[in-house]
Amino acid sequence: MIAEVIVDIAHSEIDRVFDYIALSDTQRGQRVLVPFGNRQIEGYVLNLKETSSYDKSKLKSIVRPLDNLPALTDESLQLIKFMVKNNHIKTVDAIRLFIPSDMRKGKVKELLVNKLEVNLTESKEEILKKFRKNAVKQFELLNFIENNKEYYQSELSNKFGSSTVNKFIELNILIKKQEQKLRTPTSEVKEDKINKLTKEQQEVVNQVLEPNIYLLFGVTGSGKTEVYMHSIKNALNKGKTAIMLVPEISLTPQVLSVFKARFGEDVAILHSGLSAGERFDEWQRIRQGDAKIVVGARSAIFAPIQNVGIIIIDEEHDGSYKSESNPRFETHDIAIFRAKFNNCSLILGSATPSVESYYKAKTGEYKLLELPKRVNNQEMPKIQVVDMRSEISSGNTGIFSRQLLNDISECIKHKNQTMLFVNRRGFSSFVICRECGYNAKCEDCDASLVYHKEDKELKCHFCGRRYRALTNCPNCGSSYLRMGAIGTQRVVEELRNEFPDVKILRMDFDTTQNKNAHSKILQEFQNTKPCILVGTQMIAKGHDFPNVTLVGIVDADMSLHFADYRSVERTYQLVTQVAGRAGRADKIGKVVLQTYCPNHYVYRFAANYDYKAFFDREINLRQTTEFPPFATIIRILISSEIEDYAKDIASNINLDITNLKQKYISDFIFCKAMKSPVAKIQKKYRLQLVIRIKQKNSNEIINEIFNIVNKYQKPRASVFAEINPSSMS
DNA sequence: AGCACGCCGACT
DNA sequence: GTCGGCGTGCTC
Repeated sequence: MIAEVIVDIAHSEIDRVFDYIALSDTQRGQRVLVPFGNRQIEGYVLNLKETSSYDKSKLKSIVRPLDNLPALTDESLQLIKFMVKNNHIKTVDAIRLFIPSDMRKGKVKELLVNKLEVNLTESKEEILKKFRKNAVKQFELLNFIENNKEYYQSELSNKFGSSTVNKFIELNILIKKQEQKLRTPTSEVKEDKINKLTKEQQEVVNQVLEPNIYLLFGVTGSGKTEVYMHSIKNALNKGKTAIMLVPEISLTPQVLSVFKARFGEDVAILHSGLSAGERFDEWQRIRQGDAKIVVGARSAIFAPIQNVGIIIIDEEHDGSYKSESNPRFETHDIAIFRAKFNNCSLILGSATPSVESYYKAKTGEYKLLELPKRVNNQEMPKIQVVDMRSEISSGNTGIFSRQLLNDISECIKHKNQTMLFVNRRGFSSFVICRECGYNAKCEDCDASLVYHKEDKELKCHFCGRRYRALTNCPNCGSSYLRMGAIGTQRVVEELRNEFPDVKILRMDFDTTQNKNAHSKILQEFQNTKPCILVGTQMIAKGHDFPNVTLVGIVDADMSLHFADYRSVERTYQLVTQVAGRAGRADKIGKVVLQTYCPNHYVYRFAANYDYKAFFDREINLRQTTEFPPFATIIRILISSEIEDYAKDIASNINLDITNLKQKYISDFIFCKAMKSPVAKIQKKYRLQLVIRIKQKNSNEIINEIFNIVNKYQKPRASVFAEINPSSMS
């Protein structure tokens, strides 16, 4: 037999099958060691066949398999094919998604511990005769052990000394055995309270029994998690398995413990915080069928779990489900593939669905399920929109409005807690007038302009049109222009001035670098009253603090003016999510939202929690301006250390694209070549082509564009295309 | 990606 | 004369 092998080297020249003579036990999907050139490397068997078209005399043989079970299941292999075709990624890159990275280099193995089995064939008296009279430890050990029982060698050695234990091994009283010890990620296991489902929840659970793709639109507090858990239970009852994805930041010990409490050993956890050993063991447990439920972040969608009965993507709108680097993919696409492969349901759950998903639900591509009411019928916290422009005009140039300061004082007085949310999304510098709220926009694109420091000009990331940098607001003449974001540090500093006696905690990327910093800060917050927690995105997810009665959004506009067609919906999602942190149980909360654009429709709808009205408005805009889901944006990025080389490639690609445009002239909305907003990263010059095409025929055109991109895969430069990028930096 | 083969400069 | 620079080319 001949095996088609993909060699584990990430290089486009090598990214094709090489034929090898198979061993008798070679299987599809197996990870194998193969000779390649003058060295031996790992590879993956994609296929087995009878004959090879390659020169028979030059064929080499596989050296040996590297795993007991083939690392890639049949489903994995098909999914890899699908991804290579649809995402235009290298086969190795696709394969690597399915396998723990530390397993590849062969570094991580099972953890084996020495155990000792007791084998008493003679009576104790007989054995005692073999000991010296003063061998106290041996006497003690003999009395300690019981026949047919197993002990850890380390345990016995600690208690009785290793020489004593070795003596027993010599005498065959203890027999050495090796056993695999699973490195299970630790998590506190809370007590499980199975909540009885409401009528609405039960209805949803019943619906999803029918295999389909569902968008579960459920408001904050509508009990989506309980629906997920019951649906997973249903899958397990049918002897099937489940995959549950959550955004990376919400994979907190609290969330995990809920699952562990309900499903115990059946749960395997996969996320970036695991050690190599833990990830390897969890992966093995899944592969061997010992774990029935996979809970994890984006990459867990590639878990080697078989016979899947349900897939759940919680907070489906979250940006972390789109992979933005290396092998680019959309988790939703992968999940849909797996749901269809396993003929099971996929639930996309959110309180603020992405516009694209909700559109698909409305047009029938997904089935819409709704949970419009909160389980405890509690009211949502009131959102007060504060106009920051009027603060400036009344002489308050600080970062807090008088309203917010007032509410914080009030909150402190009642010994309650405040969360201040600082938006760091869209850190790149848009321009905003602090007096009138004017935001510099492109005249052609309805997208915020981005200030390019090195060229000292404003640019549109969608059409490349350039504008002169502003020193004064063109609307009101003010020179209070702001470019860039307020940091958490500054917020904390100013808060300390205002409230010197109150405990203020900061939680952001910088303060959570240490392993347990995350939970430490939250723990401290939990236990301190009054207290103010200042943080970024990461404080907005999955934590319930019953004493938080006030939530402040310091600068909501940050994500609004990001040069991205999704910036408005992101802002909506953010406001809703952050607002969900205020007020729990008995205390009704309040949200203060500071903005320079109080009249923007996103705040009007968000303040009323009116997602549907927001969606109608937004989808209408997308349609008239021809943005996704009515169009597709393709960005081709060319980067190289040699500027002229990059320019050369870019202009060649531009030529090819221009030809393509002739062929599909009516489908092109526009197409422009330009410098990348960040023109140079890590010594590499970056150029980009941004193309927007109509949805009709888009697959065909995208394919052609990928073919063009592939043509320019050359050393010393990187060229790749990205569909609907969420960041253009 | 690696590693060998290969053809031109400054060293014992 | 040789050691070694890294350009080009191949790997079933």
